Amino acid sequence: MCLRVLIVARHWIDELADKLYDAMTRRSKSIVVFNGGLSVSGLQHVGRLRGEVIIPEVLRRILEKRGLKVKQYLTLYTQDSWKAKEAQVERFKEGGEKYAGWPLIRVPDPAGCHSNWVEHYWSDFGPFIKEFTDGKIEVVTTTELYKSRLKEFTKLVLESREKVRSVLNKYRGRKPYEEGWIPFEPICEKCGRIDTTECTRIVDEEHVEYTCRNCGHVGLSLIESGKLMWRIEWVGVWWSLGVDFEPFGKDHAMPGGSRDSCVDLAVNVFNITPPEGLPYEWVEWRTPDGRVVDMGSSDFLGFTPRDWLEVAHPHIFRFLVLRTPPMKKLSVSLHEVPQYYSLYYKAERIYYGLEKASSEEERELLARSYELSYPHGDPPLSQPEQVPYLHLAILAQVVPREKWSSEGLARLKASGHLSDQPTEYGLKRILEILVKAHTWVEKYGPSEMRVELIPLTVAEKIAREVTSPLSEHFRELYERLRALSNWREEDIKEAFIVVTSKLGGESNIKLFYTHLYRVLTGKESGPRAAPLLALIGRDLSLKYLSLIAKSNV
RNA sequence: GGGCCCGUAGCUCAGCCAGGUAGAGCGGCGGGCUUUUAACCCGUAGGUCCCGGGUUCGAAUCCCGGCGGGCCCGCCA
Repeated sequence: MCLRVLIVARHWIDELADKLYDAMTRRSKSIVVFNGGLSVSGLQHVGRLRGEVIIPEVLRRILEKRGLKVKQYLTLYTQDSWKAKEAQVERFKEGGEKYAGWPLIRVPDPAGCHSNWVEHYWSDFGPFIKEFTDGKIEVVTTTELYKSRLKEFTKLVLESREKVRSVLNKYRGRKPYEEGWIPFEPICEKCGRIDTTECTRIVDEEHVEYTCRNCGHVGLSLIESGKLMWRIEWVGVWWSLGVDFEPFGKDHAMPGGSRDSCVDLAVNVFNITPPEGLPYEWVEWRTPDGRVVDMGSSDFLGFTPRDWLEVAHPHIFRFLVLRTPPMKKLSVSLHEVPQYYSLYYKAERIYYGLEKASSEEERELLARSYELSYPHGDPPLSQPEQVPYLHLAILAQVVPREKWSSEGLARLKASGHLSDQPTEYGLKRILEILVKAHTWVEKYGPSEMRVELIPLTVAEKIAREVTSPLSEHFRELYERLRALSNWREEDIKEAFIVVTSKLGGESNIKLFYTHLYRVLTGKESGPRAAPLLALIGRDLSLKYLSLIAKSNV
C-alpha cells in the first residue's frame, strides 16, 4: 500500500466536478437538474455547444459516475423578440423588416422549408446534439413552458410585482420601474410585436390588458401568450425546472449584470436556491480570409454542428472544448480540421502511453480531454490506428468511393498505415474520415490538395508532349515498376530514385516530375509521386505510365 | 463607471493557483534525407518573462500601482 502524498495534476473539469459534487450533495435532492439556454435568433453555430451543451454534459457524466442522478435540460428562448438585425433581415428575399419585434417562434422560415424561423435554424443544431453528446438532454422551449410551469410562475410574479420591482430597481439607477408596473410583455394581437407592449391592468388571474406603443392597439392577452422580461424570465426557468447548475456566457457574468439580479430575485422574492453557475468565454471563428471574429447567432457568423460533422468527428470538437479552460478563448475554423486531427492523435498517443508529454500537467490535460472526448462510452481498450487526415484526403480522391472499404483499406495496408489485423474501431474511424476528408477537400481544402486523375484519353494527348530524351527514362521507370513483385510505396520510391538519378541535374528531374503530374492530374505538381502511385494502384499507374513510355518512340 | 481574458523567443503559446538557475511547437540558420501529403532526422542561434514598487534568502509566478491589446456589461435578451 502506498499513500498518495504527491499533488497530482488535475483537469479543470475534474476540479469543477469536485466543487459541483459538493454543492449538489448539499442540496440533498434525489435528482439534480442541469440546464443550458439558447435563443434561436439565427445561425445556430458550434460555439453554442461549448458552454450550454458539452460542458454540462461532461460534468453530468462525471457526477453520474459518482452516483448522482442528474437531469439535463436545454432551454430554447423562443418567445424572444426578433431583432431585425441586418443579417437577419437579409435572410428574406424582401420585406423581412415587417417581422421586427415579433416572437422568434412566430417569424416565418425565410427558406420556406420549416414551419417557422426557430424550426428552420434549429435544424442545423438540434438533431446533431446526440452526435456530440450521449443524447440524454431534454430540449424545452419557453413557448411550451409559458403554457405550463412558467404560467404558474407568471402568476406568482404578478402577485409579488412590487417586491420584484424593488429588487430590480436596485440594478436600474437611471430608469427605475415606476409604481404599479406590471412585469409582463404580451404579444400585440394587431401588429404581432412582443417588444412594444405595455401592461396597463391585471384583468383576472389569466388576463392582462395592454397598450401597444407601436400601433396603438389596446387589447387583452392571456398570460401564457407573451413573456416576462429577461431578468425575471431566467429566474422563472430556474423555478420551473428546478435548476441546480447552469453555465452562462461572459455577458451575463458582470457584477450587477443579469446573473446577479436573477440570484437576488431567486433568493429574496421567490425563495429558491439559485443554481450554481459557470461563466464561459465565447467561441471565435477564424474565417477563410484569416480574420478572427466571435461567432454570433443573429449576425450569422460561424458554422453549425451540421457543418462540423460533414468534415470532422464530434470527438475532435469535444476535445478542443475540453482542452480549453472555460474562460479562455477558443478559436476554430473548418480549414484547420487536419491540424485538429493531428493534435487529437497526439493526445491519443499520450493517453495510451505511446508518447510522453512534456509535463505531468500536459499529460493530464491532453489524456483526460481525450478520454472525455467520446460522446458515447469510453475510448477503446487499445490505441486505434492513426492515419493522417490529409493522407486520407488524397486517398479518398484517387480511389472511387465504392472501393474505399476494399481497395482503399488494402492500399493503407500496403503503405504500412494499417496492419494486417487492424482494430475494429480504427477501421471504422478510417472509413468515416474518408467520407469526411473527401468533403473537406471539396469545400475547404486548398487547391493544391485537390487531386483528380484525368481520363486516359486526355492523358494520352498530354503524354505526346514528352520529348524523346525523357521518354527514354519514362520507359525505364515503366519497366522497373512493371517488374515489381510488390506494389509497395518503398519499392516504388526505389524505382524512382534509380531512374531520376540518371537524369543528370535538378532541372531535368523537375521536368520529369512535371510531365508525370501533367499526365496523371493535368497539373504541374501533386502529392508525392511514390505514395500517389501506391495509392492509385498498380494497374492504373502502369496504364498512365505506358502512355508516356510509348509516346515519341 | 464596472468586469473578464491576455501581455514570456520572429510567430502561437505552456509555465503562474501550491515561488527554487527561463520551456515547447512553428519559423530562422547549418547539415542529412527527399522534388513538393502543412513530412522526417541531427545540430544551432534567439528572451530587459509589458513597466514600476513591495513581500522574500530567492519572484515570470504572490501583493500593490501603472501601461498596452482584445472582449463584455451600463439597466435589451
